Amino acid sequence: MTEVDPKEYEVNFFKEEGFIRKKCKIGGEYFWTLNESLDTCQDAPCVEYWFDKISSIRNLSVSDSRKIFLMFFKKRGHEVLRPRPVVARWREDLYLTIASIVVFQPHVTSGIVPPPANPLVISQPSIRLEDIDNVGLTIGRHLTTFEMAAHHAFNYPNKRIYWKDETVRYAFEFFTKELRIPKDLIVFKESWWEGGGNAGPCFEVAVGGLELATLVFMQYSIEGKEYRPLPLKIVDTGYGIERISWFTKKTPTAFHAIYGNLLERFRNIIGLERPEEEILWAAFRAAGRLDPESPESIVNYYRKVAEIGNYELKYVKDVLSSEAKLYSVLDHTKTIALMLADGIVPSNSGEGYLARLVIRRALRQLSLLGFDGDLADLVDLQIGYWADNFKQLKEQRNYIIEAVILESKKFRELLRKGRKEIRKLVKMKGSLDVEDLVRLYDSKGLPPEIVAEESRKFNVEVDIPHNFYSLVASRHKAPARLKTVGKVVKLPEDIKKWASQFRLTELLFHKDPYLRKFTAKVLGIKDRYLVLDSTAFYPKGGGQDYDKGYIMINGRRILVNEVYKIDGVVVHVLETPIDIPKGLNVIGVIDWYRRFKLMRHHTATHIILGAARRVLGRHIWQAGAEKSEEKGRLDITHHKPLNKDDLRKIEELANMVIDDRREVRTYIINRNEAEDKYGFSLYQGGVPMEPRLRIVEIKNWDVEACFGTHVRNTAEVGSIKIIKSERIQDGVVRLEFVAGPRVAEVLTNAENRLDALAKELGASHGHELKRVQSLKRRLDSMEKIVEEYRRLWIRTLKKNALKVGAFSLVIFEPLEHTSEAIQEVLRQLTKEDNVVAIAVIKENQKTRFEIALGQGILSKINVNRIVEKIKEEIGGKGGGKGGRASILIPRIISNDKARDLFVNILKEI
RNA sequence: GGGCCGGUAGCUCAGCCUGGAAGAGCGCUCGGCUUGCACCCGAGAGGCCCCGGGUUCAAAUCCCGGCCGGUCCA
Repeated sequence: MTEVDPKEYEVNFFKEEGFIRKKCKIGGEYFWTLNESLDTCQDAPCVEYWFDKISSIRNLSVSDSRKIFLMFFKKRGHEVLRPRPVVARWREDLYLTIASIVVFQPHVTSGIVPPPANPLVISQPSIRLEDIDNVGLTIGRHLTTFEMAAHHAFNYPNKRIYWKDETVRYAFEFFTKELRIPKDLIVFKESWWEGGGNAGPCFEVAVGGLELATLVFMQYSIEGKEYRPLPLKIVDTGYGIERISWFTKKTPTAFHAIYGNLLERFRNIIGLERPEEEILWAAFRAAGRLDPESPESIVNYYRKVAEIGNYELKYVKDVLSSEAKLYSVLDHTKTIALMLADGIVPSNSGEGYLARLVIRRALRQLSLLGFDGDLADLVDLQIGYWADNFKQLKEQRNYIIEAVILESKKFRELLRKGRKEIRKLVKMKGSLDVEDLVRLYDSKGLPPEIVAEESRKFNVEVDIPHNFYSLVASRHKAPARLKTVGKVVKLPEDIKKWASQFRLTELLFHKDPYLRKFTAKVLGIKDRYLVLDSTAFYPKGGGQDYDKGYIMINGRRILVNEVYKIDGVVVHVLETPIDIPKGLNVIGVIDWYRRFKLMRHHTATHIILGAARRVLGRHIWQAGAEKSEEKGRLDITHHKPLNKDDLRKIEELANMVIDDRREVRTYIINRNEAEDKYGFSLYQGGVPMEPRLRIVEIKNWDVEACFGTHVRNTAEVGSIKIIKSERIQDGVVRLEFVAGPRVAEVLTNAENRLDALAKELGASHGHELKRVQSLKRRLDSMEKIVEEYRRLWIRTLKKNALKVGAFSLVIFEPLEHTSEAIQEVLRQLTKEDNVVAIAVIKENQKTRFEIALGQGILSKINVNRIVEKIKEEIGGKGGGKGGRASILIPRIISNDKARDLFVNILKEI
């Protein structure tokens, strides 16, 4: 933490109430308290947990805690906001919602879009995976999934809502009045918060060893090493709903408070013995001081637990590490359910990988607990347990279960193959080192614990280094980059710069997508690049290709070849450079035939997406799309390849929507209103940074924020034919389709290809298949005949062999020049022991000798001696090994000469 | 997105480092043994060694590019 001005933490409320500022004797941080004798900050790891001793008459479940929190702030003028998905669809730089503030970044925090309400209160389910290894061990301090309850106030320069003083008052009032915590036990610890390029002072509110809330005052942007005051000052608070529940329930672990009876159900299903309450309370006492990052601290923790309860150390370790696994399974299964419910498809990259990661960690913990049942059953219990809190779980249950089953199957398969690999490695090497462990995990996905377990079966002990996962990470030098929108505009840099000076182009195609001809004023022309004050030419973007057409200047037509948009300015790329004075009016005409096809393909994309979501499930999201004149392409997220039946259903449904003649409306509305009304499935093709969104709505079918041009009614699409579907990545399926007149064109093309094939085969229509089958049969029999002849020929060759000393020399010019055939003949000839077989192959003014020796004479002759002799006699390059060699002579050698050559060589040997 | 691993018979894989006759086990077909089945014994069929290029007299093997699959990512 950098040096912070203590004034940042001076709050009127503290003065009024008589709070005093003290310094923690352990951690050294300053904190505010009403209790003069307090000398520690009351936060882990400076003190142990002791909040169980604080008398409080409340006993709040997670759901009660949330309700109380929201109500408290609602009564104090805050509007209650519905929670957002745990998948941050509106963020380009983040996969998961890691905090409530993420909901408002970057559009609200940067000042572009006003907040949906001000002040507001929200309880946002959040997922953080960076501490996934510590879940369970710390008995509840770390969770991958938690609800961050927050009251936010956005203070604009001309509109103040509330700031530090009010925030602290609210927190204090909430804790003392709602949770009925004695005033003098609440500690406000001074701290500093930084994240997402912003920073500010904060108070961490801790009671009895447990941090219950953080009150952040976002007021700086970090630029390089400097902090610059932000115009927008944001109250960003975070109250841990699960911690509040734990605090009031006073259970030995947070998991007992969060999951209630589900914990014992999981325990029974997994078959883990229930430990005595005392050891858990001993753990509770010691866990506050536990630093999970330090192996010594973990050892000390176990020692302390043993000491408190007078247990044997090994017993403590066994019980608590099993408990930790049970707790992380509880935590992970909830996370899995929430992630999948919001439509993540497990895969090997992006957010899909994060889902796979959590699923695999859960499977691993279960396997280490010796559980051989189905993870999906446990996830299903979570769905039931949380169904009233998160209705998306119930709605998406089928998909969630199916995805978990599929992932479990993949992991089992991976382990099965992996175990074989481990066995092989252990047998070969006799031991495994760290390098092996890292390699097995990194490239095969085999967790070190599983490797150790497997190799133990062969009495090979493996040491798993404490820093194993950072070793793996160090092999990945390049940091994992997050999703980015690829806005590739093919224009020279100087043109981009030049274009951005103009005012925004009026987009006529948005007002009227059917406009074909327009008049506009020239704002600038440079070389072949033209900027107008308004245009009907659609620039490449939103997956839709640009329009083509021409510009009329003084009765001359100049083709428009490409169109791009730079920061709201449309740049027309002309066929040739021209010189036109600024301010001149020109007529633009777009290639309507092309445009109309693009429009139809674009609307078709929306129709198909809607159909796919209905046929396959709500986890279907657009992962990319492109519409050209020829075809449309839509990539969707899905966990398995589509079968014929899926495709047929999607196509049928899509065509049904066309036949339905549904209205396609485009309109601009307020962003907050749009999100509220239609949800985040609006953002299929990226997230525009605009306060107002252009919405394309196909009535009762599909609503998306979209920049493209669309037909007015689905009937205009004509018809849709899906021409191809392929899995392009793990978790992504690509659909290719045509619409309108392209359907007939594609079919005509297919017909033409079939015609050409029929003609080539000499078959009449409809008999192509039979013809190919009979040709195949004929080819087979021909091959057999060739084989017969080859055998016959070999027999003749053998008969005509020359006797040279002990050897039998067969020298021949092969009839077939394929190397397989030559090798086959040589193989047959050298089945007899004393044979020296030579194939003489002449081509391209070169002669190649393929030499093969019979088994029985291998000990007498070295093929390379023959090769050397040939080199001496007539030159050439070559060599060989065993009974085979080949040599190439760069000229034609007659058969007679070759025979004499080999006869002489064999005589000499 | 990036790193790493892999692609050889229907399946599971060996061979690749160190270039020179394409292999094993299972499965399949036929035959033997057997009342029949299983086991066992014998014989056989089955390969664009992922694709393209390069190096070389010679590439499954070495090099480059691509495609496909797997896996991991502080």
